[in-house]
Amino acid sequence: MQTKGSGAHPTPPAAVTLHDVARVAGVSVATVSYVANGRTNVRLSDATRLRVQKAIDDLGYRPNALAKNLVQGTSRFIGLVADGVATTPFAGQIIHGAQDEAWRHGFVLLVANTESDPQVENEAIDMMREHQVHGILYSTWYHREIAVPSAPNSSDMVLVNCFAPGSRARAVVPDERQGGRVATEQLLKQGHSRIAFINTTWESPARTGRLAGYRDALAAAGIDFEPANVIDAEPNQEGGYGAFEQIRRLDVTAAFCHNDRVAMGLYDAVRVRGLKVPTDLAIVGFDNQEVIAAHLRPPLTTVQLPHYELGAAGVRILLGLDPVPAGTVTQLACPVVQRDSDG
Amino acid sequence: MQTKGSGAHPTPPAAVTLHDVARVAGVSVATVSYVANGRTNVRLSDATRLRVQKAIDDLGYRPNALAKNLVQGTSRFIGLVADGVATTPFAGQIIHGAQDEAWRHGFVLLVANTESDPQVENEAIDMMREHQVHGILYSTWYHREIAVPSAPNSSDMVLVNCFAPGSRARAVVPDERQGGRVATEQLLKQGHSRIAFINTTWESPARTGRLAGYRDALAAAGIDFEPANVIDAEPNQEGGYGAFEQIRRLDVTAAFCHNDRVAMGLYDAVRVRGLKVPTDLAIVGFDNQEVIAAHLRPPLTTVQLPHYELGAAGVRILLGLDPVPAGTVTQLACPVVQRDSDG
DNA sequence: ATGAAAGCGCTAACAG
DNA sequence: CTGTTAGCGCTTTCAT
Repeated sequence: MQTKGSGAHPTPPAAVTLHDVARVAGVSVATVSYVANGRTNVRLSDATRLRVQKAIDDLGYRPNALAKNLVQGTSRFIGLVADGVATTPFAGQIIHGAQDEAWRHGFVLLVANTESDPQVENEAIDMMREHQVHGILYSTWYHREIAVPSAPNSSDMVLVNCFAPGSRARAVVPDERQGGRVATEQLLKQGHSRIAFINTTWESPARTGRLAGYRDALAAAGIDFEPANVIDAEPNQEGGYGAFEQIRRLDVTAAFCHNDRVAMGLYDAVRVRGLKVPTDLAIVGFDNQEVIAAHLRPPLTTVQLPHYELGAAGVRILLGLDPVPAGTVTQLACPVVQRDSDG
Repeated sequence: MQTKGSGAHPTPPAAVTLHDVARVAGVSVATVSYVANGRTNVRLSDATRLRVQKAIDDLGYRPNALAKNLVQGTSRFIGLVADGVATTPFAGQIIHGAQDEAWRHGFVLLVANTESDPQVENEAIDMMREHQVHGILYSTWYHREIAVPSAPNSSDMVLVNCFAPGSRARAVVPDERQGGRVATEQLLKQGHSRIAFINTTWESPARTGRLAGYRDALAAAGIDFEPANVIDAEPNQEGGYGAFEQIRRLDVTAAFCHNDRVAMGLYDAVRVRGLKVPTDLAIVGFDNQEVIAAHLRPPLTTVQLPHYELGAAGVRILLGLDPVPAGTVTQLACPVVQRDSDG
């Protein structure tokens, strides 16, 4: 049993360094560096290699990533600044996707939450740059257009779930139009031809994109677009509930809702009238918000926003694994998740 | 207009260093370091101070945090390892709270998602240690007991939303018992005295704690505990829906549900019978899962799990701002969020 | 096959 | 008041 200091307070283990290992193994630090990094292109006798490895294990040597990064002039950090982690489960998915992908390539995520405060945002970006991040993922919790933050060089920044026209920053966003199309097609496939669309009142890529997709699907099926069949409502349960009155006056058998929350409200309204989903009204949602969609009665057929993939694609683009030119906006497909509400 | 290199590819800005600033300002690196760090205890003439500051601004100098951390032997990193960011919105709140608090003290969050894979978990912890993190927050997405990961020294690790009996690691968790008590008291306050409790079938601190709290509240109100009034059900919508049959056979006017999802299912069952919340049955939930609770009809009175505070308290404990002895488990109160379902 | 030494960008004594 | 200098822990030529 060794005594070190007074032994009263457990002295911070005082990190063992390359030098310590070198001394114990009776070799130079360079040699230790080689075997620690498993370099095969340098010739070392098996004898020393083993001896050094043993010393490393015995001492429990762990490299100091800070020093390593400093000398190499580059870190294994990727910065992720998000405008709101709290608000929805969605942001969590983006982080998750980014984290997994980064990890896979030996990178670590440095996250900052800004709550859309430009002040905080700039500080966060500065801070990340000071930490020599490889690049920055700038993400928003809902798909929207942004003004790219005052970054010196936006070439090492990729936008996730948002885009900035005119910026050189690359972006990756969900394909709202394709999503709107497959949602509608799902209803069409079930034999519905008179389909209402409860859109949101919020101007956004989701609003225009999903509407366009709805029209695409109708057109492809040879069905005339009926403007009266699209209703605007607040994108929440109350909106969906309230929209029912208009729906019932329409000659439709199905409704495509802007999101799952709207669908949930609509379910409510349908049931209050003693009606049934999907026999009296077939419903398709959007978002695949699992708390809701998977547990409504009947479970809701919906379209999934590819948040996880957005995060993952973001780091792939950042790392140059998915080579895309500056300024490109990559669109990711939104798959439909079929359950039982589509008729 | 200056020319540098061929100008074809935008050369990576080649980071300006202390030396560059020193050269331009005509002073030594030490001096620059002083003013860059705003040191007031060293005496510098206002003249040089200004001159240096100007050079810093002109060149757009940004300190290299890696180098700074290296020489100081300590970083401004806090590691956060989570067992699941994706599954619920809850984990996001923990991250958010931790991030805010860390930021407030000049620290950055390094996050890793492990999906409960012990392999990944260890790698994540190692990686963080290599990056010289100040300490590690180990968090779980639901409150539970864990075996503390094989960490060399758990003194710099704090457990968030989980605990490890026998470990020296400090922990911070929600006070389930107090939560169960206030939920029940809320119903009591509204005049209900015959109250059912739909508990979860999953053995967990939430299950035992909330039940204890329910009994506490009853006892304090001088009401006998009736074992038949507690029902076990799966902690989701289906469980709540199914529990109604048992509830109706009970002589109760209110139900406290293990969580909001159960409450949502129960709402459904109540409505299917043509009954009404809260007149026919008052309901209180748990979790305050906003997508559900705020938008049910009527909006759900519930108890909030302090996830944000858990994250924040975790970093405060880690940083020694909230001094607690090793091995301590800190409990955080769960506030009730009153809406309209409690009668 | 291995070691010596320079230096990454920065801080902190210590001189002057 | 300000400059010189010695490292922090590590990688990497370049000698030997």
